[in-house]
Amino acid sequence: MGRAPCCQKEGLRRGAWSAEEDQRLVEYIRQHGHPNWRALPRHAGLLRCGKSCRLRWINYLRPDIKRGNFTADEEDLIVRLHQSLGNRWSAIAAQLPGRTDNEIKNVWHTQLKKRLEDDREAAAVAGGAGAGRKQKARKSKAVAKKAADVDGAAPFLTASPGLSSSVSSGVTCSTVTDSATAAVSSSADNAVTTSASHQLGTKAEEMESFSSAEFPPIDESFWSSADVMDMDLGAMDEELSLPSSSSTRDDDMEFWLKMLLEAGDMRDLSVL
DNA sequence: AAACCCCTCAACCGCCCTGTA
DNA sequence: TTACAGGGCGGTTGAGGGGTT
Repeated sequence: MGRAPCCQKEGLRRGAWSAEEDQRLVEYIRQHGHPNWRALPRHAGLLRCGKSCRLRWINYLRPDIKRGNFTADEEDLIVRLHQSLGNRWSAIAAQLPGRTDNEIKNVWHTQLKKRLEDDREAAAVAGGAGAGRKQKARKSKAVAKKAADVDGAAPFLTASPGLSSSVSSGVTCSTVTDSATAAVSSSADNAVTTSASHQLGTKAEEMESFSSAEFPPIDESFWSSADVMDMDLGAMDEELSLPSSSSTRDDDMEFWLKMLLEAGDMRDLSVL
């Protein structure tokens, strides 16, 4: 196609977003929505590319984003969906409310993919639990660390005291459930990694209880001045004069997901 | 204590798809 | 029908931070 880049690079900021930029973006979208991403930064007084603004909003600032570690159920779903859909992260994300394609992609590349590879390796080499054990030990520590500072990932969001506390309480990492452990695979190796992930994960119910209504303020002045916290995604879209989230596309997605999962059930899912 | 290694994840890049004039 | 604009998606990168040696 050979399209020109979406934005002039000169004079535009790149890299990490500052709290002030986040706030500007959030406030602008709250007031005007985002009918035109390309024009948005200009109108909002941001020295950013429209794409960059969109990405920041979608992956980070949207009020319905679920932060914190993935539960075992979520990870399991991702693995299954990936088997069916491949690297169609947006399609996978559509089945995980509050999760972004970017986040899922990251989790896949950093954790799940490796786990599956390890499982295959372990299956191929009988009693081959030695290789990669060190790495797993390291990983579980890293994972525990991640669990500990879940609220440290968002400079702007952490600026709000409400968020930190809510996130860490909503995504508590101390819950280890036997039922969840039982849900996992047969290989010992897998059990190791899965129990590690459970230590940071939460039960699905806990995640569900982390509703948008409880979602903490991104910025106190912003959220306190709006009823955004009471909105679900659909309501938010309505408020912003956006198309409903229950679009035809989602319906299609659900249809194909169902088809693929049904097909998947007929296959040998031993890798799980 | 310090150097090195590894992991995580936010952000960018470039291509593709879709809608519109 | 075609060209273009805008949005979306998947791949990739690099900074930062924690763990290991």
